[in-house]
Amino acid sequence: MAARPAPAACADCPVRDQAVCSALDTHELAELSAIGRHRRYARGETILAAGDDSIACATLVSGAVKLSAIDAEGTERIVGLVHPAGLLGQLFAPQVDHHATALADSELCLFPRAGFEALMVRHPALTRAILDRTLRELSAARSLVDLIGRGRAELRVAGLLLAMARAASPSPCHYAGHIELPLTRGEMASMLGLTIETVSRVLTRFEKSGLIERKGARGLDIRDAPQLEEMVAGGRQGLRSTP
Amino acid sequence: MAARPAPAACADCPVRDQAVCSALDTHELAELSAIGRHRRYARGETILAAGDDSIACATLVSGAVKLSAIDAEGTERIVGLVHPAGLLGQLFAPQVDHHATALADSELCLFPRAGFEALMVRHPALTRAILDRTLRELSAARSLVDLIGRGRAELRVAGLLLAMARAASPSPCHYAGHIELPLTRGEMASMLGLTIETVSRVLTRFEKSGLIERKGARGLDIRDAPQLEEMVAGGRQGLRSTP
DNA sequence: CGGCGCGTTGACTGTAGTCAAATAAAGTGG
DNA sequence: CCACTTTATTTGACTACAGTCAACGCGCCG
Repeated sequence: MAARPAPAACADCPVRDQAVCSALDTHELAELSAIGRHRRYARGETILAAGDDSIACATLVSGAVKLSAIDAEGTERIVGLVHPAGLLGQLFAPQVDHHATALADSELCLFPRAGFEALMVRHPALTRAILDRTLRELSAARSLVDLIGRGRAELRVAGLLLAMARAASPSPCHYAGHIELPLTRGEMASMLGLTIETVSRVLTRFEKSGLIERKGARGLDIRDAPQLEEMVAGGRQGLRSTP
Repeated sequence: MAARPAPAACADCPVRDQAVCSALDTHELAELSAIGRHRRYARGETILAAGDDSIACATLVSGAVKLSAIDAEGTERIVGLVHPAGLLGQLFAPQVDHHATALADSELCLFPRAGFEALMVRHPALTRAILDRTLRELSAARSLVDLIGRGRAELRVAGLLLAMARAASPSPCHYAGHIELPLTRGEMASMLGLTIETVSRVLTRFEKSGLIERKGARGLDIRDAPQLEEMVAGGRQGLRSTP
């Protein structure tokens, strides 16, 4: 349907069909591509620090990113994850209010503030695509609220494992049988509002019950997804219902 | 600057300068006003049920709304609040994934799906305003993740009280001295991942320390905001730091 | 080889959840 | 308007889950 070929940089982009770019025609894509620049980040590298304002937003091409807040004591709290095709950054806010850090070696497509807003004005489809993506991030953030607010530690860990397995699978309704967690135990703990020790203990308990099988420190096989699902769906066991 | 007066329905709208409508010129506003319809909801009334799809989105004019998920056992988990000028609904999703319920008697400005999307296409400023608002909701949702993930019950309750005091105040950087909580104890508990009893106990403890003063079941005065702030800023006391 | 970061395990403690009952507030109907 | 029911909130006593402190194992890199 497109008369013109896509820009070279985008032609073989792995998230071409899912990221915000997918909503653009080749002409628009060329303009976007002209101001966007690719960059690779190693695990642990900071992508955006809270207070930064040079980047309007960025698409994650590959890898994984955590969004975190640092409190007065210097403790990190993870408030969200970004998977490939996801969008980072605060478009209009004077400054980003969360840090973005690479969890694995990652590739980003950065859009500097300069020029980007003008592009959005010129191409409503871009704005609309960003809105679409942002609404999905919002929904994901609320799911995380739901997950963390639950009573027992098991529920939270199970929910996180399933979310990771879903993200690692090509189709969003199936789970990957094997996952390599991009998160350390400490990061999982920070995300779920638990301690490292509790996360570790829950995982050993899961392994003993045959729900999962650990493969090294970070890898694991999901052995009994239905059981894990039931746990999560079961709701706030350990936090009495109040109907 | 506007040559034409604003539509009658919008002329005396209390959130005219803060809601998505504020970004529109009078002509655009007239079109939006033409498809929007006002409706009042009594406390406890359902505004949007998960699965509903007739409403594209809605602006909260007055009152307060909770967004919640209901799990398999029928237990409610509150995943977010909407304050006046805030936006509800899932624009593009095939269906809303959370329930929206009035916490207090509320007035909404509803935009049916029919016609709304066409309006967005015709008026990019509308899309842009919605994006702006959605990004703020996203940021708020992540702050909630941050709050809930914290260790001690005191921190969470203090954070919620301050958030409510901020929302009740005209300027977002100051706290209202007095607030009428739109949430029952059970709703606060569901939001913070605690039990009713714990919330109640924390509040009595706060009152005994002179941090707050309860006025009836729902009303309270903030007596020592700095102390509460310090508590919240202090971070995850009770959940050891891992730097 | 030795230090270092990360993960696991154990023993102990404390906070928040559970069960239960009393009290206060808010509706309802006569 | 008041008596009565219903619902929300508070308080207490007890328990258990998860946090704390501490030690140990493993893999990695200098």
